[in-house]
This record gives sequence, structure tokens and C-alpha cells, in this order.
Amino acid sequence: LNWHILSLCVIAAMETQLSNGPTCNNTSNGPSTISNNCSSPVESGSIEDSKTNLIVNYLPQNMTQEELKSLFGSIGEIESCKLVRDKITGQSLGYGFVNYVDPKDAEKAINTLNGLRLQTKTIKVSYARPSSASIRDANLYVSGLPKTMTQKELEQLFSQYGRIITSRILVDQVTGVSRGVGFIRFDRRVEAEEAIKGLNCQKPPGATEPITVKFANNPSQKTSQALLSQLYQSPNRRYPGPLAQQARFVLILTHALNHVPLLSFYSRFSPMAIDGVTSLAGINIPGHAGTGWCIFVYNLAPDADESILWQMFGPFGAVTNVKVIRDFNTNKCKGFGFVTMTNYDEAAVAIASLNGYRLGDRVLQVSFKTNKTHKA
DNA sequence: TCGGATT
Repeated sequence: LNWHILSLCVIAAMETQLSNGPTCNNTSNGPSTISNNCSSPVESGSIEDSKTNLIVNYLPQNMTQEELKSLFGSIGEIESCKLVRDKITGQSLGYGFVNYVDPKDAEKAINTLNGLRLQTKTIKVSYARPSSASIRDANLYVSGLPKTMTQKELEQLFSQYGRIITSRILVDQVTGVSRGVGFIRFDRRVEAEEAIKGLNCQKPPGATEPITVKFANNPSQKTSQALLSQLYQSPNRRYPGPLAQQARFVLILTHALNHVPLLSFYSRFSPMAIDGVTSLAGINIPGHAGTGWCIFVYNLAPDADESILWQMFGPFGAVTNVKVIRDFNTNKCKGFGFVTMTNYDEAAVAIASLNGYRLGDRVLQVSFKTNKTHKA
């Protein structure tokens, strides 16, 4: 058994290609995205800074403040430079500020560095709006959008409430179709508040379902567990480390003791192995969500929570997301949940191992998620 | 007995 598990670990080892969504490009914010060149700065920001201070967006996750300063320092003398990080985790939030001494250098930096490709990202360089409380927390998260709605239509819908700084509609990485989720950043918080009042739970013109509009979280905020998982499954790892092996072993052994035979999952072929990800375009593969492999877990207890899913699936490899589906009113688990795993092989092993697993007095059913819907 | 989605 142990030997099989070790072999499996080798077979299952695949390159992790973590891509953080579609590469940002500077046209994606649409034609109505305003210039941040503040000819009439408002409130507390200094007028001088408006011509020297730049905001740099869509920086690669691993870029440091020093690297940012080095890159922009190649243009001219920098007065100050700040990479914005999450207060708690220290993770880069993917943007920063560069303040030049000379306004000419700021202009030059926009002309030469805006649109520069760094790793998987295309950075955006523009004048920073003066810092002020009124422009903070003006970013909205919008869900339930009709899949046909374009970014332009989204902006049209929201523009009645104020000046839009940026907008975006998230798309499936594989199919390119809208995920029905987007973002709108207004110039001022009060505008965002009005948009929530006016549009939350409303049907956009021609739509059949109401949309949800609320304040957005910070970009790429992950749970501490997902961060741990990411750390633990480092991108260059080819084989699971001793800890992973141990955990797998324990789990699979537990499974064996549960008197459910293991499937011959190691002989199963992986669709990822045909000719890589490109072969997946337009093909509907169960559980494949573009960002990973989505697994359906059925027969969870009413009091089940996310931690049990992390505990069960984590040992099999990179888990990026878990979700227990709860009843809106009672907040009790509706009996099922979802787990997203990065690598097909690890997901397949987890499914093969955990399907039929006895959790308390329940026997779990675990499979790739399908497109079933309860709607009529 | 197959959601919600966080650039």
C-alpha cells in the first residue's frame, strides 16, 4: 500500500501553473475609464504631487518594493516609493505608488512603462489621485450579472451614480465567457453607496435576475488556510514532501480500514496530459472551472464546516478553495459542499480515496462537480 | 444531491 501511495505521488506530480486570472491589459478598463490626471485636485492631496505621484497597478504578486523602485528609478530620481501590502498577511496587493522629484520623469514613466509586461501581468501606470478619505472604499463587487452583459453596458448601468474609475467583468479562463461577476470602482465612496442603494437586488434592463451590489474585498484575499496550502504546495514542488506523504498515508490507510476498496485510480489517464491545457478549450470537462478542479462533496452533516473539508482534501494536494453550502435562514449545512483543487491528478486521487469515506455516521459521496441545477 | 464567484 505504501509503495503504491509513493508511486502515486510521483505520478500525480504535475507542474502547477498558477495563473491569477486573465492578464491585465490597459484597454480592459474600457473607453470610459477616466484619466487619473487630476487637473483640479480635490480635497487633501497636494497639487504638486498630482504631477509627480504615480499609481502602478497589476504588479506581479512576488514583486518587492525594492524591485519596484529599481524599475521606476531607471527613469529618474524617485522621491518616494511604496508597494502596498496586506496589513495582516504582508502579501502584496499588486499595486504601489511611485513619486518622482520631477514631473517630467513621471510623465516619461507613464509613456515608457505603462503596459509593460512583467511575468503574467501587464502593469498599468497612471497618475495617482490625491490621497483622501473620500476616495477610499469606493470599490464595488457586483454579482448575478447577465452573462451577456459587456463591460461597457456595466459601466452604463453604474455611471448614473457617479464617475467610474475602473470597471471589470470576470471571465472564465478557459471559455472566455462572463462569470457574471464584476467590479466597479467609483471616484468617491458616496457614489458607491448610492449605487448600492439604487442597484442592489435590482434587475438591470432586460435581465431576468436581480444583481447583487456590495463593497468589494481587497484583491486576492485568501483565507489563511488557502495561503498555508499555497505555501505548502510551493510552485516548484514536483513531489509532495514528507508531510504530504504522511498525511496521504494516514488518510488512505484510514480509508482502507473503513472497508471500502480503493479504486485503481493510478491507471486512469489525465485529460491534462493529452497535450496540455489548450486541448481543454471549449470542452466541457466535469469539475473543471478554469481555476482548478471543482469537487462536489455530498452527505455532509448539518453542522459541518469548512475546516473539515480542508482537513480531508488538503493532504491530497493543493486545495485553493472550500465551501460548505448553508441554508440562508438556519445557517446549517445543506448536506453538500465544494472543494477546488489545482491539479487534476491530486483531485482524482482525493475523489477516489474519499468517495465512500465514512465521516461520523455518514458515508460521503465525492465526485467532480457537474452542471446540475435545481432550477426548473 | 451540484454554489457563488473578490480583479
